[in-house]
Amino acid sequence: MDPEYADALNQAIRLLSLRHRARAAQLLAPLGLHAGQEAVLLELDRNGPLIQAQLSEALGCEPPSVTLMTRKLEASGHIRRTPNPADKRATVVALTDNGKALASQIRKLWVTLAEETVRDLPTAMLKQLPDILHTMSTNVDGKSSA
Amino acid sequence: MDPEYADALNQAIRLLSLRHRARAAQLLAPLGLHAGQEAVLLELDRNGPLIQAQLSEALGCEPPSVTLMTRKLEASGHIRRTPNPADKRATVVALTDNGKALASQIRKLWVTLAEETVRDLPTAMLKQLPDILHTMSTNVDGKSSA
DNA sequence: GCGTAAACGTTATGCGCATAACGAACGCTG
DNA sequence: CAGCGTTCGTTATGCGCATAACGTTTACGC
Repeated sequence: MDPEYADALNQAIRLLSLRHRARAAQLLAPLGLHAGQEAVLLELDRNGPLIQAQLSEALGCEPPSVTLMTRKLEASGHIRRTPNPADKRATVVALTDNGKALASQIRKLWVTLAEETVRDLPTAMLKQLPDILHTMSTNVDGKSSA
Repeated sequence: MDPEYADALNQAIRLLSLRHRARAAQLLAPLGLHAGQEAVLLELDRNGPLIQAQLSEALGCEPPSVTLMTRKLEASGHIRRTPNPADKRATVVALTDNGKALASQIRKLWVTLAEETVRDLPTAMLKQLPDILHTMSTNVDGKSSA
């Protein structure tokens, strides 16, 4: 592969990551959230209560990160962490009413963010885009191939 | 816009960010680098010496981040930070010979990373992909519109 | 049924990012 | 030339991520 192409591609992905995250942070700040926390709330809103190991898998980040993030979201009153009587190792994470309300707020912001992101892209591209991004994600996901 | 589409899109971008960065970190670890540092070395290799403000602009991250990263890369012997006699506020950052060698190592790794990333994507898509990612980046870049 | 391996979660530490507040050097205007 | 806003960089602090090492609980093999 052409090294210049590779450089351009990797750099473009890096920049998109930084900017998309930064813009998300701007939108989430008024809700008192930091970038990354919204993913927890949205996942719980989609799937219902989960134990932290499942959250870790769904979010694509490691268990220690989940521990800290859930602690903070619990302190903010957005989620609830309860021990699982059936498995004393696990802790079940669930949205509070507060958290559910926040999740729908986030959904609105995310429509705004997505519209901003794909502005001026051809409609044909919009249809393929999520699949393409997903393919790239799984391509670089070390867990399956390693 | 469809909320489900927005959700899928934003989530796909977030996951790609995490995984692409994680994979980059795996590849850079043998060189003793952390993800993000490679961007500094590559930028200096492309453009020659820069002052930190220019680096900050090119990397898309804030001046305090640049201060810390350059300090660490200097401690590792990969770059040199010298005061600018013409402007006593500025500090000029340049690659050492060590850093130049490392930059070409990174280039090879980035070809690998890019090839992994776009595996199984149609050739027609490969041609458009960098432009699309760049468009999305500038779309969510707050500096121009805000 | 017991010992060992696996899974769940936590603590500790470190890096890349951010924002806020600050001092020092520059440049421009009165 | 004096004053003031701007630019450059730094320090302090905090969050989201990571890995490494650990204790606890569960599950599995013998």
